[in-house]
Amino acid sequence: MPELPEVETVRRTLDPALVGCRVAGVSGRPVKMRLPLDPALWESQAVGARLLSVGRHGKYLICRFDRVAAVLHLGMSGQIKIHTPPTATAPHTHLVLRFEEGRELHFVDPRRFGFAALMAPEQVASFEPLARLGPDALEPEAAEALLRTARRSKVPIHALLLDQGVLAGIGNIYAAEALHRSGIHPGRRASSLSHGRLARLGETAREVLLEAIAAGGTTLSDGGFVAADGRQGYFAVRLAVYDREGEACQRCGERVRRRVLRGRSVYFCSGCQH
DNA sequence: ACTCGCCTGTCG
DNA sequence: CGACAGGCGAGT
Repeated sequence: MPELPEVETVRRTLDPALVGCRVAGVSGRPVKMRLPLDPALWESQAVGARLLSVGRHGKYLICRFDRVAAVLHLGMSGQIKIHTPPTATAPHTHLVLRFEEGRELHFVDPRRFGFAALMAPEQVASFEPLARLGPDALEPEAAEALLRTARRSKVPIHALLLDQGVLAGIGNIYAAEALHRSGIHPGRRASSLSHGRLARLGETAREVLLEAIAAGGTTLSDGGFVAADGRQGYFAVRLAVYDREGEACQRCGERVRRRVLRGRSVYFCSGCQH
């Protein structure tokens, strides 16, 4: 569910609430996720550790404590919430970190496609899920990476944007939006696009991501995404094509279409995307 | 380069 | 009841 703007929104609510705080206790039960979650490991390694920073690369959060580090991914349905007790624990809460300062971090993930992995700080760089990522989509070198890969790739451009090894952070919503804004059809082979159009796509993707961050992310009508402070994002009202099948395109009036490709819904306007 | 599986929940 | 969901990776 969460893409770069949603993860960044979580990061920005986590940072002021918890940086500088020290872990006082851990609870949770072992559970199978994308990577197995082992609260006992957290208990032995994280209790007493002070949180130094919360970083992000693509859709991954990187929490650096003194002595230990954690990499978190929210998968499709993950949420991180800050609570001040007393609070009821929501269903599917797999890990709770209690801080000395009185706040709690709750990691909730019904579908369990996410993970919360603990490791030594020096292991973060070589941690497999992170090591395989391309540059973060907001970094200056991301546009360059897109150009370089697209030039020699026959994949549909939509698939290339979703490939986290090319650039990290774009998911199904923002791929659709960036392609619509730059007037590119999602099915176009990457290598068939001119340098100019690819450069434009890079700029547009960056724009969309920044606007979405400014809006606090996208909370669809199911209310699935909320930040760590419980607030919803309001970028959904600004989506041009995603989740708008059948509506009139704001730019050309044509009906927005949905097509299923590789098991994912792809939204686009055939009137103004070529 | 695609399909499927991993899970639970919601909607039509 | 089936279809579908902001992700990802193991299989062909």
